[in-house]
Amino acid sequence: MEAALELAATTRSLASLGLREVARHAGLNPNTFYRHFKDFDDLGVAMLDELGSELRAGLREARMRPAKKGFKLSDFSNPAEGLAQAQALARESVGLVLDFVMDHREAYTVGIRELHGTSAVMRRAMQELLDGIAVDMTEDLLGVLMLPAVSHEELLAVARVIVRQMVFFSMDYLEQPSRQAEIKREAERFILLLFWGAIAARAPDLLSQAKLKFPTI
Amino acid sequence: MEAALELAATTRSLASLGLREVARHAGLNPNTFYRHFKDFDDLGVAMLDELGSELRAGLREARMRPAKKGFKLSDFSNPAEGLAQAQALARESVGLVLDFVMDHREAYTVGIRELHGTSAVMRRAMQELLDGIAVDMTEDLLGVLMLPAVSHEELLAVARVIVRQMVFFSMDYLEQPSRQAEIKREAERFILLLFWGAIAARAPDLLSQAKLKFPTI
DNA sequence: TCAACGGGTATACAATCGTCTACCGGAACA
DNA sequence: TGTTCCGGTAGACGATTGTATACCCGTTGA
Repeated sequence: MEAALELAATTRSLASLGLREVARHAGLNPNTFYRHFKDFDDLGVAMLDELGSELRAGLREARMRPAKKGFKLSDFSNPAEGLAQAQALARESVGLVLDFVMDHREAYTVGIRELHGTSAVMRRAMQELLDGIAVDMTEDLLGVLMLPAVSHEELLAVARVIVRQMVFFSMDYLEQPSRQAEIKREAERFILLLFWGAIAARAPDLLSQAKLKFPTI
Repeated sequence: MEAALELAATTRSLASLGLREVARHAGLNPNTFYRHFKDFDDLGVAMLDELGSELRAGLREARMRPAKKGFKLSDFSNPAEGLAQAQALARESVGLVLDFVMDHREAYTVGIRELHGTSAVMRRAMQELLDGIAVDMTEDLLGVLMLPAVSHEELLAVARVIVRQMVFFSMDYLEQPSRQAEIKREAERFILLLFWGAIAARAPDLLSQAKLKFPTI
């Protein structure tokens, strides 16, 4: 699995890897592959299970951290303060994801390739991973951030959209190191824009009443 | 090029196609490939040029159509009506894109695969295509839809985000035929949410003043 | 003690691959 | 009229591929 990841990160495209190629790079006999995996799909799913759950756990744990520091947004008695903290939360989450992809560059690159790649099995697995992350995010947000009149389903839809958009932002982030700060800002802005829209859609009075200014990130 | 597209749509992954394979499927001698293309990248770029400009032109032309029918949103004397028409515009645009990907299923599938694919050349070309579409969209929208206090750059950023998100919506649309109506609605909702957010960020009074209700799509 | 098994190896096979060299016929053009 | 391209073909090359068969040996467990 290590050999496959390394090769896929350079040669690119897990599915197009040769069985002999990975075996060679792992210092093993080609046939040994069959002792562990049936397919290349099999290998891919195994790798995704490992790295995917690491990512998911990492994100959860990191999202939980600020909550322990008394980061509680539930009371919306002061909307201005609440949304300011929402901004901080968005910033932290974005930083989190982008740090992760920087730390797991190859794994991320290879994984995303499979998202629209050849193998239907891998596509499905990747989609489920992203969806799982969106579900996690929704649950965590519901515990911490009580947005007015934004239902569970709405929040989930927003989370899904955010996760998918972060795929692109992460790509940019990796491919354009010189623009990293700018990209990070764009991502934060995008997320806030969505929440602003969600609030404005349900409680338009809130924003103008409280004279909330959209932060100029 | 036709043979390559057909093969890539079934066997998947343009880069992993064999030169001989394509030639065979085209009923040509393997070496004939070299008469026209240097690389597989070369082939890919040529195909993208052809199909990409078709898509881009199709989208532009279709976006221009309603403008000719007197679809003019420039005057914002009546914001309610203006935003209602914005909704119609979003719906039309979404339908347009989704119809296109249905009509060019293979080309779309293959193209998106290259977006995060092996070849750096193809990745770059695809990113430029998407970006070009976002630029087109921005220009067209600026002519037709005069959103208050939303600058050119802001609109471009929003357009870019929309285009990228439509990549995913289109994937869903193709892969889950039974949910097509629902997916279309989600896409429209997403776009409106963004615009709502953009307006709320700059002119929060507008939404509450005019008692605009976010449409329940 | 002995059999089974899990993980690893060696060898061999037919396919397929990309590419090189060489040849060919028609069109363009001087 | 002759020459030069342009698109296409033929055949051969060595390399590499996935996989099948068969052998190997340490661990486990009855």
